Amino acid sequence: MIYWYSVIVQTPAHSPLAGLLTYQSEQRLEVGSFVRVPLGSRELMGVVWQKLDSAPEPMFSAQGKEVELKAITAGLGIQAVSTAWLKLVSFTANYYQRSLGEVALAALPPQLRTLDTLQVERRLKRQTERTKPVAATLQNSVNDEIAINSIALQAEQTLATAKISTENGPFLLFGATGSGKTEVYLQAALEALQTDPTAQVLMMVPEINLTPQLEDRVRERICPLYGDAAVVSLHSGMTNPQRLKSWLSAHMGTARVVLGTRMAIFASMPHLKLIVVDEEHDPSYKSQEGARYSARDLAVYRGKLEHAKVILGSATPSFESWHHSTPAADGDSASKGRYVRLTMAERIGGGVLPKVITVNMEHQPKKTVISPPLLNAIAERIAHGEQAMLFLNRRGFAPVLHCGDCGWKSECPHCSAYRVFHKIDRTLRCHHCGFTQRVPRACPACGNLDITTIGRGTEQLEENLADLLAHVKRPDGAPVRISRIDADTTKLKGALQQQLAQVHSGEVDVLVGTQMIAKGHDFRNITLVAAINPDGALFSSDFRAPERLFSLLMQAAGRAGRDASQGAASEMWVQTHHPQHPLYLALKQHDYAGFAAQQLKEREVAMMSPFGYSALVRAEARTQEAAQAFLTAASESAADLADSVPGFEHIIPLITLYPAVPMTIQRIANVERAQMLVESHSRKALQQFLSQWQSILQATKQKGMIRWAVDVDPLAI
DNA sequence: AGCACGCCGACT
DNA sequence: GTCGGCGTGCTC
Repeated sequence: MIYWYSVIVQTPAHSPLAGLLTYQSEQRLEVGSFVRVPLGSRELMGVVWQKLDSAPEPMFSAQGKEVELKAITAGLGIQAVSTAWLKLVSFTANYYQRSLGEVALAALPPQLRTLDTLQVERRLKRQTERTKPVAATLQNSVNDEIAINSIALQAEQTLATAKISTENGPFLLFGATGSGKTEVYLQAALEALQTDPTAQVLMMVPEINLTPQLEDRVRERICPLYGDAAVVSLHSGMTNPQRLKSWLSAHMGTARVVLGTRMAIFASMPHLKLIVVDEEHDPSYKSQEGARYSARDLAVYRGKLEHAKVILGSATPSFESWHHSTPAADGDSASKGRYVRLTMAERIGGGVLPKVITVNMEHQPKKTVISPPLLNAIAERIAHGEQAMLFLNRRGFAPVLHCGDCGWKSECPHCSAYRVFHKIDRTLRCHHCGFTQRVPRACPACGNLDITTIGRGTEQLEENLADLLAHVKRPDGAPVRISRIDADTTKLKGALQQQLAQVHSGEVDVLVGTQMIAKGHDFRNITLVAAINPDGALFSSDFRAPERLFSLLMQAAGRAGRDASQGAASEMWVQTHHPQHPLYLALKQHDYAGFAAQQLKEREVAMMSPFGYSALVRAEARTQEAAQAFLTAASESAADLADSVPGFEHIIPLITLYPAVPMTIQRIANVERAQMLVESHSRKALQQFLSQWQSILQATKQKGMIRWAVDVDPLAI
């Protein structure tokens, strides 16, 4: 007896092979099982997608020769993925306009692709042996359960926990920094695990940097009850063998809690009962390469698919989530009220959010870096033995080097951007393509010896600060210690953790850094946070820039006064040329809701997310003309869809195609970039349009084109 | 994307 | 005479 199967294999992004290939087999195979199949001269891993009822129609190659179906080589001895997993993957492929094979194989641990049957078996055996003793400890720990779980909750936490327990969600946990969101996640996780002896929980954080501290907290609570093997991590910072191990353990159900970054949304978890998306507003949840999926949006989809509860948590939710969790009133759009909003406004132990102080830089002398009042405030904190944190969203010493005589600027020869001056190793570095050169002694254009810097970065801020605070002493009489944390100081593995430890132990008095330090880290003794020059985002062309700035400043403010005893005295300073800007006025009141309402109103008028839907087509080519010509050609042929595709005469009028434009950074590493915006009021129409249009884009060959990609629900336009 | 096949230049 | 440069084309 011969059976036919369509198998998901990793096929090239834009090749005519769509990601599903047909094979024959003498064995009956389960849908979702892992197999090895021949493709050309090599052998690939694949996942069985579907059993065909009968012999497939004969296929013909480009030359008209009949394609002979090959046989599946072997099955891998791993249990099959669930149909829900397959559905998640195929939804992702469809929604984000990528091939099924690409999405499915990117979602699996890379090492699985290279192992043969024997190696897989060996690994599985090792893993099951290691998990056996856990069952024994489980019995002993049941008694501890009550003790461990009876941590005193605040009233708001109790309320949130109860709602999560009794309602279906999805939930938006709107909790101020320090209000104890993590504890609510843990309570929900514990309840899920206790209700169902096989239940699994997925918890996601935006960045790898944040996994260690979450892992510590989760392990502390889960492992005494369910054993050490019950908690695993899944992120790109792990080695391939580690990733395979965690993945297998989630896949086999041994891991009860999986922690990870956005890629963890694709973890195979046969008994998934709860998904937590911490800091759900964070842009890191949107993938920026390959299939540009939003792990947060997929979490909501996956929750619905597998009847798992979903908790999105944030102190400053994305405006999309905020809108969806706004209770619906009569006559409102259907998109309201889809999520259950749970509010936790109070900080643990009655701490209050820091006072926000704006410094009007218009009233300061030109070129002031740190205004005198802020400087005094910092000095005062240090004298009291407290810590301060300054953030500036620019690394390096100065963003541009400039010749006053001839006007030369430190442009990158390969990108349309300036190279940044790094004083530490006296280099000019391009932050886009990495091109690095030693700083010239004289202007390379005119030979003038007097070249100067424009603007400042964290390196310079650190230097300025050291000068300005030279006279200040710590309570023990020692000079002030300053530490800088940014991508340059944390390149080495473990460097960030080490630097953070120095802050925690009080070795450091002032911390200078980029946004890196604003996220998630729990500092006890920081009582002053300052944003040195945040105005840039106020007048950005990106419609989401205000949302991001507000969220960043709120998050940064949240770093201060985590210790309740100091909360009342802690401050958030903002240096600005526009102290009356609505964003800062809202920030002063800690008025997220007011700011969100105002911004959502603007977006509604402009039909932007969440009131309208969009996609971007990005093209990369040798020349800007070629990139734009590709997009223009694709755009022109899109109109033909109305005639050639049945039903599209109703779809096309719902779609707005904008002209092709150069991207903000037009050239990176000598590649010219252009993009085109596609908008629609209807998500469904946009989806239908994009999937039909995809084939036109593929057929649109233009010389000089390097690649193109569609970004559905782009974060920045 | 891989990986083969294939057709021209500098070496043991 | 071979090794190897990367152009073109195919993979159920």
